[in-house]
This record gives sequence, structure tokens and C-alpha cells, in this order.
Amino acid sequence: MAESADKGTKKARDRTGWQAQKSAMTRDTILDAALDCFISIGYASTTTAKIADKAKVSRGAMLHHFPSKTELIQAAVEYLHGKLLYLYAKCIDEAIDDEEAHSLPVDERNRRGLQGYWNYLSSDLFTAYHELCVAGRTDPELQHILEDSIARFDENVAQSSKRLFPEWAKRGELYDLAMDISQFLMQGMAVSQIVSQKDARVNRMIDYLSDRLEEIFHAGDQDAAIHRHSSRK
Amino acid sequence: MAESADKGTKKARDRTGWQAQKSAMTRDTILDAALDCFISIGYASTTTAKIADKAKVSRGAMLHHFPSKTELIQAAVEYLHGKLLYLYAKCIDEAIDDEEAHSLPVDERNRRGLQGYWNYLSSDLFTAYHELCVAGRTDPELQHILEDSIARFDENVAQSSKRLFPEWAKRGELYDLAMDISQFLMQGMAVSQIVSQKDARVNRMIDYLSDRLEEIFHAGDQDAAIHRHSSRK
DNA sequence: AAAAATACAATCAATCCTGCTTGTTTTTTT
DNA sequence: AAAAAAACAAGCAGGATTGATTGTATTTTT
Repeated sequence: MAESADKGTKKARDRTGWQAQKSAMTRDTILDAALDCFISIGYASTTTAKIADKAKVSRGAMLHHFPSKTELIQAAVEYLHGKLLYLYAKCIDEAIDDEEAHSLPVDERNRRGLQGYWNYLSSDLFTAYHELCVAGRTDPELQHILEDSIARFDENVAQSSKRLFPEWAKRGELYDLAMDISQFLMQGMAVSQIVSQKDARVNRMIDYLSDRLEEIFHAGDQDAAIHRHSSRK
Repeated sequence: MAESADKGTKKARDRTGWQAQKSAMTRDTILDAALDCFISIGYASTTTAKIADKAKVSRGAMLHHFPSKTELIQAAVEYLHGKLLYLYAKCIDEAIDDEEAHSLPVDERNRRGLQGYWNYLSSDLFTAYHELCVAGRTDPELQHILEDSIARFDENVAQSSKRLFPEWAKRGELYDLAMDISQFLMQGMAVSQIVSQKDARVNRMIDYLSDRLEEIFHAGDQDAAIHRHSSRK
């Protein structure tokens, strides 16, 4: 308490020198290689040696940056977390935030939002995420690492959804229902795609879901027919 | 062509003796242990040694029945295939095939069918199946083993659905749409459950989906408003 | 410029997994 | 009853993976 912030000369290194930058670079190279491995060979077959190979660094170098496999995985999860957040924002923005952003009818914006969400779910990064979730089911340590990341991601998605679709945010239960059906259905499709491709069905499904969301909110305008879904004994 | 069915004494063994029965018993014990391992520790961590341990047979005995790991996995997939078919039939039957089977209104039968399907998807056996599918994404050999089993299972499910819900079967495109939305949504929920439990949302979702299916087929009775989903540009 | 810290390289020991080989017991055939 | 075949047991070799150790070059501090 009297040493760390005292003078900053003896212990606190620069963190801006060449070495620090070089270090951060190889760090990211290694983490990118780790995600690559999750995608191309799966989490289970990903060994530290293969990551080092793909990153083209020596095992010694990697062990310097990440003293144990656990710490590497931990860092990779955090790294993936950041990339997923970025990709999600990018997919949604590209879908609904172009020149004609606010001039579009709300239903068309919803439909585009769904398409953007689908683009996100179809990405390699989401595949890597799913790979980690499945592995986490039977790996308590990985599960613990993921928990935090998942919670923060979900919260962030919920927030950004409310920001992008302000007209939904005020609907309380209706909003929750719409989010659940969208997420479950879309993720179900995404996982099915992982096993076997069926693009035609996917497009039809997005159309259908789009119409149902429209219906949910328009119906909510006048009556409460939907309420039996949220409070049916 | 002149030796196998010739006399049956020299080569063709009995296949009914004690040994054959005992052999089949330990075979099933081993396969059950394999499925147990997929569920409890995941496909990736399942080694032949662990299977032998769980089955309480020596590694030598196992190698006698299954000369290689590949052949064991192949047999386990086939074994799981049979168990899944049986469980699916059981879940659906228990849900809609009780005393009041045909006296129920069609919508209520649909709802019960969904609940039965959900029970099936929540089972350990389905978890094992999902585990295999995910592993198959990055394991060409496993993928090849699974392909056949998946195709046969899907076909069987489609057939039994048509048998149990004859009033759907005549709807062509509507039937496909209803099947797709049901499968995608329900499987999406099942996979989400694997990661984290959220039972409340699941029940609400089943209610909602049940109503949508009802709507799909009742709407299909009179007009063709639904057709834009199956042939929208 | 000397000292200390950092970045990186290479090798080694311990463990685990798979499949092969050799040996024993039990059942079936002749 | 003797021979053959099947069921089962146990140990071993080769390969892979992880983490530790030891050594080297470069950069930063004093």
C-alpha cells in the first residue's frame, strides 16, 4: 500500500515500450490461433502444441505468455467474448443501420434485425462459442470460466436490443416472449446447420418468425390475447 | 457358395448357446457403459479404458468384442439409434395415447405431443446424441458413422408423426412448416437447457408454440395466408 | 556500462491412450 | 474324453500431451 503507486520507477514498468507491444502482438496471435483450432478441429482436439504450431510460435514462447493451459483457455474465452460482442453489433448494425435507417417501417426493421442475428449465428465465431458451451457441460473448470462470459454477453445483447428497438422495450412480458422465441428458434436453426445444411428451410423460417413477431406486438397493442402464454397456470 | 449352408456343422456355430447369450450380454453392458460415458464425461473424454471400467470388464474382454475403438463407437451409435427410436415412441405415446386418446380435441393432442417431444429432448439419451453430433462436426469418421443413423432416425420420426397426426399429413407445405418450426424451436430450447436451466421460459414457449401450430392448421383450412412463408420470392 | 527483467527456444519427465501380444478359463464340437 | 474355439485377463510398446527446467538473446533500468 506504500510501494506500488509510490514512485512507479522501481516496479511499475513502462507498458508502452517495444517489448510490451511485441508481447501483446504475439499474445493476440496465439489467441487467434486458439479460436482457429476450436473452429477447425474442435475444442476437445485442441492441444497447446497445435495452437503453438498454428500461431507459429514455439511452445516455450507460449508457455511464457500463458503458464498453463487453463490460463490460455481463460484468456481465449475472454478474447472470444470481445470478438462476439463486436461481431454481434456489426451484424445488427449492417442489417438495420444503413442510410434508410429510421425511414423504414418498424416491421421491416425487425425483419432485418433477424437476418442480422442469423448472420451472427452462422459465423465461425458462434461455432467456436457453441463448441465451448458443449465442452463446458462436462468440464466444470471450463464451465466456470464460461459462466461469467455468458452472463455478461447476454446482458449486453439485451441492452443493445433495447437500444436498437426502443418500441419493444416498453412491452415487458411481450418483450421477453419475443426475445425467447427468437433466440430459441434461431439458435435451434444454427445448431441444426452445424450438423447438416438446410438453407431453404432456414430462410422460410426467418420469414415466418418475422411475421410472428410483428403479430405479437401488434396484437399487444389492442388486447391481451397473448397473456395466456405468459401466465397460463 | 457350397460351404456355408452345406452342413452347418464345421463352420456355422450355434448362435444360441450359452456363450452366445453371455457374449451378447457383455456386449450390451459395454455399449451401455459407452453411452453413460458420453453423457457423464462427454464424447471427447471417453476413452476405451473408461468404458471398460464403467462396464466392469477387462480391457482385454472389450478388445475381444470390439477390436478397435472405431468399431466400438460404430456399435454404440447403432445402439443409441435404437434406444432413441424407442424413447421417442415411448414419449409420444405416453403423452397422447392414454385412455382418452381419440376423445381429445385435436389441438389438445398436438399440445400433448409437443410436451412428449420435449420430454424426449430433455432426456440423457438426446444429450448423448447431441454430444455425438457436435463431435462429428470436426471428426470425419464419426460424421460418416452418424450420417446414416441420423437419416434413418429423421425418416422414422417423420413417418411416426404422420401416423400419429393423420390430419396433418395431408397438408403438404403446411406440414413441413409446422415440423420445421417445432423441431428448430424445441431443439433450440433443448440445447439452451444443456448450457443453463430455464424451465419457466420453456413452459411458456411450449404453450406459445402449441397455439401457433393450432393457428397454422386452422388458418390453412380457409385461406392461404401462410403461403407467403413457403414461397416468398 | 552493468544489472535486471523480459521474450523466446529447446529438451525432459510423468501421465495417459490405443492397440497388440501372450496366457488362462470355460464352453462347444467331434 | 480330446481338440478346437470362444470369452476373458493382464501386461507392454509406441505415440501424444502437459508442465517443468534450463539456456539464450534482447530490451529496459540504474
